[in-house]
Amino acid sequence: MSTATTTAQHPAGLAQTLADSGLRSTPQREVIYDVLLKKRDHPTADEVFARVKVELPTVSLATVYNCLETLVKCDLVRTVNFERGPTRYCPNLRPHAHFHDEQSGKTHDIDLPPELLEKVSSVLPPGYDAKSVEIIFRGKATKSSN
Amino acid sequence: MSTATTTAQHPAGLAQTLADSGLRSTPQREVIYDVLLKKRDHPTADEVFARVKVELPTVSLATVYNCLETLVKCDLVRTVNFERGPTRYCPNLRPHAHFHDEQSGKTHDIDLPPELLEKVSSVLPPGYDAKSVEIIFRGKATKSSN
DNA sequence: ATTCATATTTGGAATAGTTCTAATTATCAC
DNA sequence: GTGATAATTAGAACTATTCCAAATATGAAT
Repeated sequence: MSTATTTAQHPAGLAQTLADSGLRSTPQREVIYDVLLKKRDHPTADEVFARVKVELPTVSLATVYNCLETLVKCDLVRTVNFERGPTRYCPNLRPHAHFHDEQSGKTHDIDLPPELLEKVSSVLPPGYDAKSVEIIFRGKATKSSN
Repeated sequence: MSTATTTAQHPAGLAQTLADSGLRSTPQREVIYDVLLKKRDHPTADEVFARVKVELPTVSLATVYNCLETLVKCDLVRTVNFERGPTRYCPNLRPHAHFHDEQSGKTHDIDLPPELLEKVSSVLPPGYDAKSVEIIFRGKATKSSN
């Protein structure tokens, strides 16, 4: 059994996914990934740092940055950047858009039907080959989920 | 006649648009806006600074930031942030997506049919009221326009 | 035109977020 | 267990941006 992984996202466990990329499993990587899965509020590196310190009090901010970068390179986590300010991190790998509530500052995941991304990509003129599409909404969310 | 405004974007001229917001027309604001219109390659504040210095050698970087912010507040310019790194500025006010060519690092504007944005917004669950939608493509552009 | 009140610009200091570096420590393969 | 290598650490360095207080420019009223 692997260490507590709140919600299974990666098919083979973090340790295996890391190994597949020639990387090692470490407590820091496990806890950092776990923290992202546990509270999916698109935290900044600093926020992750604070949450990880609860379990690993001696962790360093540099390590948090290193591990987040590692998780991104393993395609377990995605970066979110839609405004000036710190990068945020998102472990949701399903196709989804982000809704940025300007009132609360919170970001909500919006699941996307697969055909929408194709529809959107179809507006690209010839010569443009998109590997990924990102969609960001901004506005008011009257529903206050998490 | 207003000072050289490479490509008319704002209906009434920059000076008028500024006045409408209770702001003054200044050489710095004129030149900075002109620089954005002249070369629409989504420059950073630093890049704008370099271009403006050619015409106004004593301009300061702080002023470039100030003026860019002013233009954004007047809805003449939009900020572009889709990766870690400096904010970029875009004077294209028509509905458009951004295509980020990972090879060259360049960003291309992709005009969008108005109905697409409605289509995209229609995936929002009830309770989400989007004021704006932003679409970002990433990939290869075999066509190398500008 | 001159003066005045206020908006704007300026340069530099300060801040925030991130990356880099070199030394220490941990991990995995043997 | 041992050794080669990967990962972590603390702090310095760096980049992008904002803040600040002083100097300057602007437009309105005279």
